[in-house]
Amino acid sequence: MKRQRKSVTIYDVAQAAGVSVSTVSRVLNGKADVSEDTLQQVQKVIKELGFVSSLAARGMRSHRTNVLGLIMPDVESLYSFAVLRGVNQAIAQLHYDLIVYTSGDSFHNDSAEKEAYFVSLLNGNVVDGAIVVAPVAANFTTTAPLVIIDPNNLSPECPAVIATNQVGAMQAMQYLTDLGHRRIGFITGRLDLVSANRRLQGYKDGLAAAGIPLDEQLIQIGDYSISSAVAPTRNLLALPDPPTAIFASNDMSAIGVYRAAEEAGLRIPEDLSVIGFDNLHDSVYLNPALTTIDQFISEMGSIAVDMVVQLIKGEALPKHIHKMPTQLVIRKSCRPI
Amino acid sequence: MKRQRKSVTIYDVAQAAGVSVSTVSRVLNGKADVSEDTLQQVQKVIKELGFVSSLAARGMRSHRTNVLGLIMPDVESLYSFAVLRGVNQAIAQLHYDLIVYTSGDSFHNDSAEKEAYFVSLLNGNVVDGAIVVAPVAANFTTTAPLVIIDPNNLSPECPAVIATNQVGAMQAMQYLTDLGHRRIGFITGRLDLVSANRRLQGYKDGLAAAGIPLDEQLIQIGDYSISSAVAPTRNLLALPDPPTAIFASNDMSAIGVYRAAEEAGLRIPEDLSVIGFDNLHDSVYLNPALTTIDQFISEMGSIAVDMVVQLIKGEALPKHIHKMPTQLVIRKSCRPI
DNA sequence: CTGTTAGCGCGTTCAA
DNA sequence: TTGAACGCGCTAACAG
Repeated sequence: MKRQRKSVTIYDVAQAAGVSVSTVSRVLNGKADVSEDTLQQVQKVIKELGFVSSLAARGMRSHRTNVLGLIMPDVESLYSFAVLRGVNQAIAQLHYDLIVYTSGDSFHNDSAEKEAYFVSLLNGNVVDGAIVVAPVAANFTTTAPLVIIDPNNLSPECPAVIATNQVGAMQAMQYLTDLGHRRIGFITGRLDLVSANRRLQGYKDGLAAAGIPLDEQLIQIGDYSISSAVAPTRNLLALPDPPTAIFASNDMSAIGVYRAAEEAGLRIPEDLSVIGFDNLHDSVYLNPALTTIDQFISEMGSIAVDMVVQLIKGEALPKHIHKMPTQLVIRKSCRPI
Repeated sequence: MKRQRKSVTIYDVAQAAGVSVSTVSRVLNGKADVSEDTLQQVQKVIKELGFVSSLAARGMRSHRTNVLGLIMPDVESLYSFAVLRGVNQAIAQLHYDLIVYTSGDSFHNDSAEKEAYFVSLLNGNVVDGAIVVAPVAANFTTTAPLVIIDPNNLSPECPAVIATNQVGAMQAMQYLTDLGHRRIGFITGRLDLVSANRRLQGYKDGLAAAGIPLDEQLIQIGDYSISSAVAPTRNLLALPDPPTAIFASNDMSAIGVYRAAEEAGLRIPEDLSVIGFDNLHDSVYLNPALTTIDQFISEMGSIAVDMVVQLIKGEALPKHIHKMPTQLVIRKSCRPI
């Protein structure tokens, strides 16, 4: 690892190789019209000088950087992590590089500041396109193509990859009712987000499909976090006629349910069945392993990458909105009644 | 979310406001020598046009971007995730933005390609400085300040934040021997990495400190992954005089130990004590919760940020190498013999 | 096949 | 206090 005073430019290379800058540029960009001799010579000099073209200058000039941006509200959650993994995998296949952008923690910057921030990224010719993970506010003007993952409104004006939250929740409910459960508790997610409301709807629809009347007492408010699920679970368990199963709006909440159940001396699944939603990396490590709905978060990331790349190439998108199917993953946290 | 045909430049703003580009530039950079009237006027136009200065152009001109780079070998592991979290937190406090750079998966690009890739980031005036997470090869020439996290050699020529692997391993061993364990199995990490060797050394030193002779049979080779620890654990448990405790080189390996133990019908900690290393996000969700050595991975990220920022400001570093202390975190996977 | 030249969008002199 | 002109490092015409 050496440091040098000044970065070597294309001009330095041209001079050292005894050619013009444009020739060097051609070599750099793999144009065909360069003689074998000069090619060799220039490449040799480039290696010797350790020259690498400036991303900024190149981007500014050619309006093309081969870099994709990923804008996320945070990098704290395993959800973000899953998206990152999927995006990264897709990026690796294509000839693109990845820049992950987050504006620090969400409570520090106000949203106006954030907005300007993202726009500067997109309009700054540093990325060719970007993937935005909701719930980042995404109502700004941009020149680069954008794809939103899990947008926070039902009919986004922008290409998006969305989870089929309601259907997924119904799958969970069907599994539970097929197992014979009739008293099923539900812990909601952050109700300011669409996903949480859709899952709640799926819960209700699942109940209806099984011919079970809705009992409002069985619906408790959470916010997708572990801790937010503990008290709701206690409430549920304290009911005169407590549920035999609890459907947590996401895997994190399910962990909270596990905790509250352990605290109450209940065994899972013997005394209480638990089902989650997300199928995060972690859920398999839980004891007992969590039965959950896989919403293929990483795949959503990969698909979003494919979509922006198509947009960048100027191709038309086969479908503006990609709906990601969900799948029930049966593990060990539920049992028949 | 609107798209506009062409990005609005400083020139457009100047024209619309009836001033020159340099005046707009002054407003943008908060220079004092602008009259109140023009200031107001220009700011109004900027807002109306939704103008944001181009990152690329600005960076190219001023050689300052207020963006930090984080270069990671992968974004798959929870280790990377922990670093990312720490870096992000530190970034949020300072007036810097973060760009996370990874070159896709590691087996796709050869290392030369990677190297060029990283250098282009650093010399491309897109970041002011960078943090490199080993084991990325970091022997390249760069103009921007660099700090390495967990470098893969003992005396890095570059500022670095390093974990005290050997001491941490000794802490684990002392805890185990204090608990009365004499037969302690060890599962190594990836022995091509320095960290794994240091932890192995700590294991041996811990044995020596407790006056326990080294039994080579008790040392099994792993590679830091979950699956790599399963077979070694089986070997250990199949020994004529099996260990009463297993020290896994990292938390992932410890999960492998859990699996193999469950498979063998052994309860943790009743039949087998297990201790890990890292204190990853996950270890607390394991059942039983994993006793481990916290090496403060996120904090390493934060400190690295502080270091690069100082370097960028041209300040001297109080210490070239920051050694991160480790701490024993006692949970529920070990018990006295 | 190769060199010359004109900007890309911005910050920064230097005059006015 | 403001504006004109130059150059950052590079690519893309256009000549030769």
